[in-house]
Amino acid sequence: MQKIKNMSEESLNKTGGLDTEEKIKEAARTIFHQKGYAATRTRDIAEAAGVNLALLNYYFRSKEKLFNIIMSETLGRFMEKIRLIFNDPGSTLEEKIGMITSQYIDLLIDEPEIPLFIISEVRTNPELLLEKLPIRDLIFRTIFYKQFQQAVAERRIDAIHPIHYLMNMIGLIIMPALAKPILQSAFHMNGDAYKELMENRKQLIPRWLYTIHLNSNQSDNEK
Amino acid sequence: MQKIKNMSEESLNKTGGLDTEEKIKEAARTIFHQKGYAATRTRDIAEAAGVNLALLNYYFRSKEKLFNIIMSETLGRFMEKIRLIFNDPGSTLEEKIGMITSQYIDLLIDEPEIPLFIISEVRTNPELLLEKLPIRDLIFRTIFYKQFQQAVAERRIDAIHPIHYLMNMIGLIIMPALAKPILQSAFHMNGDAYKELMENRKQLIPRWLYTIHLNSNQSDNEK
DNA sequence: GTCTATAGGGGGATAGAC
DNA sequence: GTCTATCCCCCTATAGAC
Repeated sequence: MQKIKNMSEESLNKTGGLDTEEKIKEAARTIFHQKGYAATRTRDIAEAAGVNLALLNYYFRSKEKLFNIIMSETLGRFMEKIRLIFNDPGSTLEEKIGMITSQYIDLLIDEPEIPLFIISEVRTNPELLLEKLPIRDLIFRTIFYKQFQQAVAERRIDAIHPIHYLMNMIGLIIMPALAKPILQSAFHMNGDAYKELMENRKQLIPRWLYTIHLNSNQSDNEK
Repeated sequence: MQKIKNMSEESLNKTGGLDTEEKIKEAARTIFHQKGYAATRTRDIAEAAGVNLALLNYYFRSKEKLFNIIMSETLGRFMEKIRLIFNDPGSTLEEKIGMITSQYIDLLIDEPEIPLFIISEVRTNPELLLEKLPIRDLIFRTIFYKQFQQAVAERRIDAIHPIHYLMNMIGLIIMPALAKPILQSAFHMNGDAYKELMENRKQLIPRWLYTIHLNSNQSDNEK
C-alpha cells in the first residue's frame, strides 16, 4: 500500500481520499468520540484507519498526544460557532438565539456524541478547558451578552443569574443528544425519529427561552 | 461464598463501621461514579476500601460483576424516586413537578456525578437499561402522565410530543450537575456557589416548565 | 513511510499460606 | 476471611527491516 502522493495536484491518497495522517485522525476522532479516552484502544484506531499500529506512534508519538489533538480540534470546532454568533454585530438577540439553536442542532444531528465526549473528558481532565479556551470572555465579553443584559433591563425583569440562561440554552439544545442512547434503548427511537425530534426543537427552543427569560408579563420576578 | 451476617450483635467491622463487602461496594460506587468503568482500576477500589485486591475478587468474582451491582443499585435508586412520585395518587400535577425537582436537586447536590455516570455507561452498554427497567411503563402508565394529558386537554394546548416535556424536565434538573466540572474549571465556581445555584433552581424549574408547557396564554400553538 | 516483531508494563484475576 | 505473591493477558510503544 505505497503512498504515491501526487503533489502536483493534491496530497490525497486514492484510498479514502485522505493521506495517512488524516486517516488516522479521522478514525481516532470517531472512536474517541464514541468510547472516550480510557475505553479506546490504539489498535482499534489503527484498524479503523486501515493502517498498522506502528504508524500511529510514528505520526503522533503516543495515544495521549493523539487524543489531545482530537480534543483540541473538537473543542475548537464546538466553541467557534458560539464565538462567531455571539460576536456578530449584524443580528438581534432573537436572531442569535435562533442561529445558535439551529446550527448546533444540525451539528448534533450529525455528531450526537460530541457533548457527552466533551463533558466526560473534561471531568477526568479539567485542565483541558482552561488551557485552551477563555470561556469567560467568550461569553461575558460579547455582543450577545450586552444585548441580553439590555433586553432584561428594558423589560424591567428581575435579574436571575445569567448563568441560568446560558445553561438552559445549552441544556435544552444538547439534552436529546445526551439522551439518545437511552431514547434508542428504552423507546426504540430510530435515527429518523431522533432527527425529527431535533428539527422540532429548532422552533421550540428559541420560543421557550424567550418565554421563560425575556417575557415581562410572566417573568421570573413574580413570586 | 456464604454470607451469614451475624445479626445478633452486628455485621459491622470496627474499621469504618461497615463490613468488608459493604466497604468494597462503597469504595467501588465512589470511584465508578467518578471515573466510569473503563478508567477505574480494581486496585484503586481495593485501596480506597482499605482492603486487599484479592478480597475484591473473593466477594465479587470480577470487576465487571462488581460494576453491574453498583450500576443496578444506582439506576434503581435514581429511578425509584420518579416511580414513587409519578404514581402518588394524593398530589396534583404541579405538586409532583415540585417534588421531582426538589428531591432530585437534593440528590444532585450530594452526588452530582450520577447523571454523567448513567449516561456514559448506558452509551457503552445500552442493554443495562432494557434488562432492568421498564422505562416506558414507568413513564407512560402513571398517574403523572394522566394528569399531564388532562391538563393539556383542559387548556386546549396544541400537543407537542410529551417526550419534550420529560426531556426538558430532566434536562433542566441535571444540566448543572453535568456542567459542574466545566463551571468549576471555567468560572472557578466552588461548592457553595454550585449548591446555591441548585437551590435557586428548585423554585425556577417548576415555574419554567409550567410556563412553556402548560400556559394556554402563550402556548406552543401560537405560530 | 510502512511494515513485522517484540519489548515493557499495567491491570485483572488466582493460588495458596495463614 | 484476609493476606502475599504471582500469573498472564492485553495494550502501548519501539526497534529494526524494507
